[in-house]
Amino acid sequence: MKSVPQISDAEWKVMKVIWAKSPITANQVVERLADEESWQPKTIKTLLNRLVKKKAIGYEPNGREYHYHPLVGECECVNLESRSFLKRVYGGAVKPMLAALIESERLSAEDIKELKQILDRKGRG
Amino acid sequence: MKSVPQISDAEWKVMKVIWAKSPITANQVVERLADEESWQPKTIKTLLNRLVKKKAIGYEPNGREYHYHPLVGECECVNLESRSFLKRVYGGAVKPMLAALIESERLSAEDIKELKQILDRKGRG
DNA sequence: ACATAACGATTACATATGTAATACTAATAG
DNA sequence: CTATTAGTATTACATATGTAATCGTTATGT
Repeated sequence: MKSVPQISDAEWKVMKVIWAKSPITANQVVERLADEESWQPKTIKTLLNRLVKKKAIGYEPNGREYHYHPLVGECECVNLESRSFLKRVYGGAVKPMLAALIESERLSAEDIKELKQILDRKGRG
Repeated sequence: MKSVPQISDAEWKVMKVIWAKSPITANQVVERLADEESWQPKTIKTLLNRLVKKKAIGYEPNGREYHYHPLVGECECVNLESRSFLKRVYGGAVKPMLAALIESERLSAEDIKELKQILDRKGRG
């Protein structure tokens, strides 16, 4: 019954970096995000602090620097978000959600093939 | 380029009621939500006001009561939320999202069949 | 006509979030 | 040894959100 903390939009971007590589220092996170976001380094420090408070990440002091690492798994967070989205937007109805997403999004022939395979496996399983 | 306003979690619940039936009075909204939410009527009035401010809904005065109606379509809002979710959680990658959702959610044989049909149509289209 | 009930409008207040700046502290350059 | 730098910690502040309560006004019962 481990409860995954609420992770905000901005915090997700930081979490992704940490999930991708850890342990990682604050400055390395800043570097990784430099391209995508126009955040001041201080902003990222704030987000790191908040994530620590929420126990989404932890750290090991290493001299005056900290080495951060995730305390919650990406999958758990993704699942939580998915459920929250599903509930909010589709009232929890899975199939209509999937149907709508498939209808409205662009998919290559490849994608379609793969998804059908997944559905097949699911059907047999 | 009509921009759909940000609709919060609590507001979504109100919007759903209004999308389902409109025009609708505040008290009718309260009634409809009585089962699902344990909100004070005042809370719902607040949410209605905020939605009016955001121009998500409008109203016609009718005596001292207002008759509310949506100003934004459910589809637009659903799409917006989907994109936001997709971007936040999957970095915008549609297929992985669908794959993960299909894997992780419960689906009946019926559901699977229907989804495959949708994928087929999509493939041909 | 008056008291009261029933509306919407305004105000309230705590927590979350986006986005930093400033303060404090330890290492490091001279 | 001291001034500066480079980290982290603390503080800041506006807007969003959850969750109402109070104010002002109007319809309505008596």
